[in-house]
Amino acid sequence: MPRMTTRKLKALETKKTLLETGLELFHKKGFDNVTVDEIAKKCNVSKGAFYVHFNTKYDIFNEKFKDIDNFYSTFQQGIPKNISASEKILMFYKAQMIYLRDELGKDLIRNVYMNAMSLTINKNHYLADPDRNLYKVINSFVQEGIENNEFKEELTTEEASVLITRCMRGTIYDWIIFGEEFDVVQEMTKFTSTILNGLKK
Amino acid sequence: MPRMTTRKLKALETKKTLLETGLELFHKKGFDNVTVDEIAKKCNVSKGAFYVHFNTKYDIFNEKFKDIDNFYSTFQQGIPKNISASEKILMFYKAQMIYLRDELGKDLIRNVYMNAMSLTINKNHYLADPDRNLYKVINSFVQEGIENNEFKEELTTEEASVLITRCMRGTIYDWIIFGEEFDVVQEMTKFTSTILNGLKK
DNA sequence: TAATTTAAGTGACCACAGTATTTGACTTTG
DNA sequence: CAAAGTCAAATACTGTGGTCACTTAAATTA
Repeated sequence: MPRMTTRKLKALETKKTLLETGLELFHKKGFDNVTVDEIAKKCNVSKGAFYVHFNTKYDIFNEKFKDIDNFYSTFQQGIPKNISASEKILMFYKAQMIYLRDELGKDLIRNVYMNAMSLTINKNHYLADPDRNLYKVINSFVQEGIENNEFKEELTTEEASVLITRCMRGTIYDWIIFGEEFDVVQEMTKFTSTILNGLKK
Repeated sequence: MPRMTTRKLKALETKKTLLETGLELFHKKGFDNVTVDEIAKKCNVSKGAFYVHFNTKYDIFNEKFKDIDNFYSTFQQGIPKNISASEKILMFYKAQMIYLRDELGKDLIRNVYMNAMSLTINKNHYLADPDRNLYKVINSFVQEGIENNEFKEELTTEEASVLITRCMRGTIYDWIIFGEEFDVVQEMTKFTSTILNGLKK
């Protein structure tokens, strides 16, 4: 943590205001109907200042999306010990989908998922970062499942974990491209239990 | 088929030229490095004319992408009769991934998949159109598998087909967001066989 | 064949994300 | 404390996808 000078504090304050105002406007009007100018103006700051703190308009949503890691940690503590690895994964995914749907919202997820695809991201997007908490959580469940003889050992822990998280991304992608009748919680459960079945002995 | 007047013929010729020139330039320089103006200019036509024939820049790639339906038809004819439904699906997917990778290319697929997510598509994108040949092909394989007692009947034919095509979209999404070392053919096989395992009795 | 309708094509224009350059207040250094 | 350096912020600008009002030539109708 660098020493906090007056200037740095003020900059941090600006960033925070931009972030909160951006989220609020996106929520109210939808991502595509909000301009960077509008966010800046509402913060009494220039557009240039926005780009001091964020690389793209998407970054507002990306930043918020990372909150999900906190969700993971708090969720993991409340999970029962006496259920199978599969059940843990299903519980975890179900809670996560409810969180995405009700807390973050489809508009945010759409934009995070779109942004992750864009070529102009030089480094890997957070979504594909193997150090994400998500991968650690799933990995530990899978490991447990293999140790308990619940899952077969055809695939490595890492390979199985990738497939399980791919289930999630695939379902979320479908949630975005299919119409309103798509029930992301139910579809996630259906898809993931089938994959887990395929991994079982 | 409407009667072909001189004018309609000329318009069709313009559209064809725009399409071919667009594809050529996208292939040569990458989608993001080609402007609509550039395509139009190379066809000796104004940018406005481009938008008479296409709704968005993406449409060039979308149109080409639809060629994949022809691929499906020709592929289906050469498939052996005496293998299981699962094997047919795996063969089909493998051939399709090779086609995507080597014929259409990742840049095209990225843009089709991105475009499908955008909110401004009023109707469903082609990718999510249930009348696509893809869904018919997979549906027939699944039906066969259920009739042969290869797959369990927990899920309806439609539900199982959706899951199987979701495997494909999920893998392609990962192909796009993960780095260069991602082997789309191998990953597709791994993911799909696990799902098929989960569907088997 | 003359009048009317249709639609392909034009080109100036707009909106808006992102960039390059400059400014000046704050911080660091000697 | 003064000079030098830094960096948040401002401003003007660019590039590009897409739009709109209009033109013009071909097609249709009378």
